[in-house]
Amino acid sequence: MKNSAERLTEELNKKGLRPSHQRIKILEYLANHPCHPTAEQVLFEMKKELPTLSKSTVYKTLNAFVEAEMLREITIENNEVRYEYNLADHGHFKCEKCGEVYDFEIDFDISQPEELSGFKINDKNIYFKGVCKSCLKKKQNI
Amino acid sequence: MKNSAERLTEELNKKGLRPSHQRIKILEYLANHPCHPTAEQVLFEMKKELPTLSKSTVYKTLNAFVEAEMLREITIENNEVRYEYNLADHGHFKCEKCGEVYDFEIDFDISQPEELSGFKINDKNIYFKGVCKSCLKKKQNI
DNA sequence: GTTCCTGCAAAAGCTTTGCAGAAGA
DNA sequence: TCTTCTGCAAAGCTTTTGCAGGAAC
Repeated sequence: MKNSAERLTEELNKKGLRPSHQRIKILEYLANHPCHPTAEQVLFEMKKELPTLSKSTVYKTLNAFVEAEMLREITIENNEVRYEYNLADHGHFKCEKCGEVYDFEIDFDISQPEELSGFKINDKNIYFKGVCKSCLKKKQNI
Repeated sequence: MKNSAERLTEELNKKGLRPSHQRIKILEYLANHPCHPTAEQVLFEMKKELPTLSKSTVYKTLNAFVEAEMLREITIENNEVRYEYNLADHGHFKCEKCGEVYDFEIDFDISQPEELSGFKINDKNIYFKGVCKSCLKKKQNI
């Protein structure tokens, strides 16, 4: 088992974060599911295992993980932040019909644009919007 | 004068939007300033010319312009939407120190990634974050 | 005269904060 | 024991909505 509770506890300790039950479970969920949930969706999923989990704990935990660079924050829409455990550079596609977010590989080794010479770049983001294959199929059947 | 009130009135008529005084002024401001203001900043700027302008009119107007594809919505942070008149494909850089948004040219003719084969792509976005030249200079002087 | 737009106030939705009690070191 | 975390409620922000009066056609 790659992302076991023991390994994640170690990861939390290294970052100076106390490995509470809630934190381990939330990190474990994100490490083992290649999805892009919102805070609300994390809360909904985790309530199954942690019925007393609160909204504020989810927000505080996710923010702490982003701060510690254990999770990546994805901003595509202004009314929701999504999170993922995959820290490697990749692009995101959000379907305008079903809302699903898909990963895709893309070359991030873009040479520094002329207009940004002398700028310090910390973070590069690429996202597309459109309609996913599965929603396009559904449309044809209607 | 490129983006005169007359030309913009015509543009609004073409899109089926009534060329009210407020709409013309807001569009004129965005067309003649290569900036990336939030709704709040548009309101602040326009109050100088239109003292009775309301927040809700600004939001409704900007949304109507985006809907009519006269403006582009820029989402970099989840707590603010920015707007620009420049519809051509380009990247954005947001400075984490001063908050300023800069444009840069970048090749958007990326071949469709394998993972997105069969997907319909409507919108491509690239944004970087970091520290701009001017803020880097300031830091050195402290 | 109709239809659409503006502006006020209220509401909505996501996220953050304050604080008392609980858990972890 | 001391520090940090959790969970509840309340507050904070940006954005949206409902509605009456006003502007545009």
